[in-house]
Amino acid sequence: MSKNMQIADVIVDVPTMQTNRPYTYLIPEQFQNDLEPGMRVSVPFGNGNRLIQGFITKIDYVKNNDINLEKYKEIQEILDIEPTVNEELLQLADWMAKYTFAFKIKCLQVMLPSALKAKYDRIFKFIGNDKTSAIQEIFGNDNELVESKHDLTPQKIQQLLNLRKKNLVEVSYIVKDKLTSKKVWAFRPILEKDSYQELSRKVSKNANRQKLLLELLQRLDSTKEYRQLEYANKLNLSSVDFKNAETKGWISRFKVDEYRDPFANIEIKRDEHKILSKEQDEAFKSISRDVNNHVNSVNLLQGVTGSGKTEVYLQVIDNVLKKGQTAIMLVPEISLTPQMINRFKARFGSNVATLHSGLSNGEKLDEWRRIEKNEAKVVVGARSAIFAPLKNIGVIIIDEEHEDSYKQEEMPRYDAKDVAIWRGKYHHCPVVLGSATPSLETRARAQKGVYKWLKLTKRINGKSLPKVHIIDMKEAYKDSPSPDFSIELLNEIYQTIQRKEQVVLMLNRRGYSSFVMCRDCGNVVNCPNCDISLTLHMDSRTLRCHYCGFEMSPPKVCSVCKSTKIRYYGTGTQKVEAELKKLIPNARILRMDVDTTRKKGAHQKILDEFGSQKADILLGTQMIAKGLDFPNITLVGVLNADTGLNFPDFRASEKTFQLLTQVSGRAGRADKDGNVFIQTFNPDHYAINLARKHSYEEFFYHEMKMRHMLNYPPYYYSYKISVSAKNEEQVVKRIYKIGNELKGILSAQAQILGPAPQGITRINNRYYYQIIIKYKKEEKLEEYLSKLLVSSQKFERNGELIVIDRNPNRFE
DNA sequence: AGCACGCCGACT
DNA sequence: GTCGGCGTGCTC
Repeated sequence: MSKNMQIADVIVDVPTMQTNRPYTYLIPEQFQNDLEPGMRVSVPFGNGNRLIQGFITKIDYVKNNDINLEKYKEIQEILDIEPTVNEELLQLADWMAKYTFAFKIKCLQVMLPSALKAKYDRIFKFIGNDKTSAIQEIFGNDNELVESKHDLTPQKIQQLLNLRKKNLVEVSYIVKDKLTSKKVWAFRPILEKDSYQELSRKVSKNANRQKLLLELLQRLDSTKEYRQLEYANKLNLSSVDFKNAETKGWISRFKVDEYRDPFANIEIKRDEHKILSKEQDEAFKSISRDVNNHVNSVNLLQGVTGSGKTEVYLQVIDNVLKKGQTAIMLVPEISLTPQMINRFKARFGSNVATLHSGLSNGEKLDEWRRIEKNEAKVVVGARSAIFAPLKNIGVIIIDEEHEDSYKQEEMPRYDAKDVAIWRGKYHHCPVVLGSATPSLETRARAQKGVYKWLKLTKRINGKSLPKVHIIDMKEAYKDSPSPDFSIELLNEIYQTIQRKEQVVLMLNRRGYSSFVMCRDCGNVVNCPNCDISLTLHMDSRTLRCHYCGFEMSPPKVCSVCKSTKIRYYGTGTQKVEAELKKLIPNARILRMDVDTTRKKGAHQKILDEFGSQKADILLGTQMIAKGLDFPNITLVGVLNADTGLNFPDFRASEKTFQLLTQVSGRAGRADKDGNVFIQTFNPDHYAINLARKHSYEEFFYHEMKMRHMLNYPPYYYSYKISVSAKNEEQVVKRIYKIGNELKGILSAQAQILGPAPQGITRINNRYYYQIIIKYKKEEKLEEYLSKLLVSSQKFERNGELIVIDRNPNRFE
């Protein structure tokens, strides 16, 4: 007798061993027809049959005698009632694994809230007859030890594993499902409003609590559910009062999932549509047309700071919601402030779900489930929110699209923009990339007509952009009381504070690795082969090129002006703060950098303090360039515009231009005019000069020329392959082997930079080496890299890590 | 991770 | 001629 039965392809999560191929398992009788692709299961794996988590990707029907089914094991347990990953996300994981050279399991895991990631536990069971003293010491009076409960040291685990070999201990594995969400009491009014009124009159005079509750019930909506705790707190009632009300038949009570969303039931004043300017309206209509017609377009919305991009987003999303569709809005993590989230909640109410690092794992899971259950239709979040399990998406918006935080810097190394475009195709909906200073890649595609190009050229307050002054520090430092401040900037700070207005000072520390510069002429030592500045390595006291490996000792005399005033460069915020206190003793200064913002919420706290005028000066690193929009800021100072420029990377000018433009936009947001002072040793550099003129377009053309000359993106695609290990010799051997193999398969049009040591060659006692590939079209490259990914597994055992990074943010 | 397989040196 | 070291490969 043969009968139909099911088998399933499963992508398994084997610690330290990954493959991109699924494993086939039998679906046991009791689960037949219960399983679907996208569900999580636990399956036995390997010789020890340890249980691990896996995702079902495919289900097949077979006759139980048609093929040799003996080689398959059975699925052990189902971890979901419904698929955790839907069909779309399964396909997306497939594509992502191939595109970013990642293991599929990592792609699936990155899409889900971390609370859904399996935790494994081991149980050690004593199965011998008598405990020796050594065994007694480990087990005590128990016969069973659970790894996560009895804090077992690695030594103890080693002993236990040895005992297993002697058949004295048995080990079993379990997959812990962390899918436990808190339940809380909720209630619903079940009587008519009149009845409550009547009851309220009838209850005895001193039954104050009952009266309070009945008055509340008159106001509530009997079609809605309410959290008991919330109203108990508000009216100073206890749970007993609600329980009594239930027994009297006034309300019904039940338990609901506790959504830990801190904003869930806060009533936020609704925010209304603002009237769009002509430019805004054109952008809105163009995007909405594509929403309505299900056109999968990619749009660059290029708008100067303060031009009202956000209002366009909000109205586009509103239109999407009215059509019964959903929307994703990505913003950089740093701008996901409560104010920003409130703006969305004010417009769309409880339709909004937010996903960001400020939430606990439980809160993230709750938000994720609200999205999955269609309870939230607008998702606002940082990078990983691009995987929000929304159905029927009408628009995907990525604000500040030039930010590099949209690219994940660990496996899977996906770019949220690529994922957005993939999902846009899947849902036949437009994707909007917004920025005042688009990345060259995006802007170039708009130029070529690959993306639609929408422009907002005017500020909505009608004010012109702030006036930017460049200060040549080569001259200014000579007659200044401080090496970090020019007299001009000091005067300006002083006067601004006198007017009771606020100052933002930015210390640009991008690329903290030091460089060497001539104090007299500003010349920085460049690599003879690569036209890029050399980096000072203090460990070896040499200057190195991170592109080609060139190396030299620091010069004693400047090659341009023959001066001997050669300085090693680097400044800190603490030093500047101390100096500022000396120069302007009565100024109230807030410092914002990695040190002062390490604690959770500290970033917001500093901004709040500054916003409520508790300080005159906000001094910080790049992070102050974003997420602050305070009307009283009228002066912005950049202390050292150069450090970013001397960063040995092909994007150095682009990043500097973007940063200067962005920080300049902080000045004069409301009715007051703003001023910007930029101190620099390179007053003639185009990135600085064009930022002064607020001329993104000129910058774009100039930078594109440079990129073209040097065969950099966007003219070429790129890969970075890096190898690291504790043993430098091992790393060098591997990277050269890869380099040689690449030379064998690449065409003459492709270019290889390196192998060369990475910017900071040794980090945490690991040595890093890399190869950059620049190419236009290489037939064999993807196949080679896929193989490299698979083989990288076995090198990992020797502590050798290989990373393949498609379109890396940086080459250094 | 854990186990099998297999090639080479040291040993009964 | 055999035992066992660990480098290598595989896990449905």
